Amino acid sequence: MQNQEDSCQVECVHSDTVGNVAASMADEETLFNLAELFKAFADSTRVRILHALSFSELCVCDLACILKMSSSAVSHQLRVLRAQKIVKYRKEGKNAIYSLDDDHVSVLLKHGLDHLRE
Amino acid sequence: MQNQEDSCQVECVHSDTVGNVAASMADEETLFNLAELFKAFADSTRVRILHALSFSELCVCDLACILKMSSSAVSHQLRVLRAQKIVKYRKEGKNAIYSLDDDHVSVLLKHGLDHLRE
DNA sequence: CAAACAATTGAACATATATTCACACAAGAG
DNA sequence: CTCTTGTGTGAATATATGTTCAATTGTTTG
Repeated sequence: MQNQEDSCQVECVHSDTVGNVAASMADEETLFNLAELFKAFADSTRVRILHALSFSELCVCDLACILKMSSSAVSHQLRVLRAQKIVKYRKEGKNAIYSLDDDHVSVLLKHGLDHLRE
Repeated sequence: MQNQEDSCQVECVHSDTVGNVAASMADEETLFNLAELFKAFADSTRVRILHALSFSELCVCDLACILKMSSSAVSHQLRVLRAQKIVKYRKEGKNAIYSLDDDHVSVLLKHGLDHLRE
């Protein structure tokens, strides 16, 4: 069993493959950010928000109606999605109109749904 | 402010759009499962595992070496990935050799990375 | 200006999750 | 059979996360 310090100091089972893969790996920060991105998709409330926005731009109130949730809860989740630049919004009078930020978002949703259908 | 019971009993801001979107939404269960799928990607350890497996199939020990983690921790995360059918494995002697289950997985990883590069 | 409304935010609570540790189990090797 | 090794699992802990409630901001309307 390994620990943090001296893992793999002895040959692993497939030491050459391990070396190659380790060399090919993207840097830690990129993979960390990738996980953060997926975290934003990893909640059923947020998935429902994104799915709704894939049909039309909507204000917070509309989303709250569709999801049957408080606008406070919706707003909290929109904050997470904004932080990852998954949604964008514009102010229109009293309302904040949200929409998906780019195509990658709907593509990710689509591929996720495709994976489920198997 | 709405609550669970009587949300949207009065017209929302864009009641026609709300109606259309609500009618177009996939069922709750599908979206819940989609969120569960993304949850499996929503951890930097699991992202690193999947990224490593995108280069080559690997046994638990190899993964532990590459990630510099205990094989116990890796095994716990592999369990999560197995539950979502994101990885598959075969036994080979004492080793369990893991690999990505299908193309959707690497496609999702790729699109996620594309989103980051913007 | 005051009231109403949409949206946001902070605090608090409950729940979920990742890691560690200890142990169990199976499969060679001696 | 016994020992070692690779892997899986359960319990425990610490941390992260989602929702609710209360309060605040900013905008429109009377």
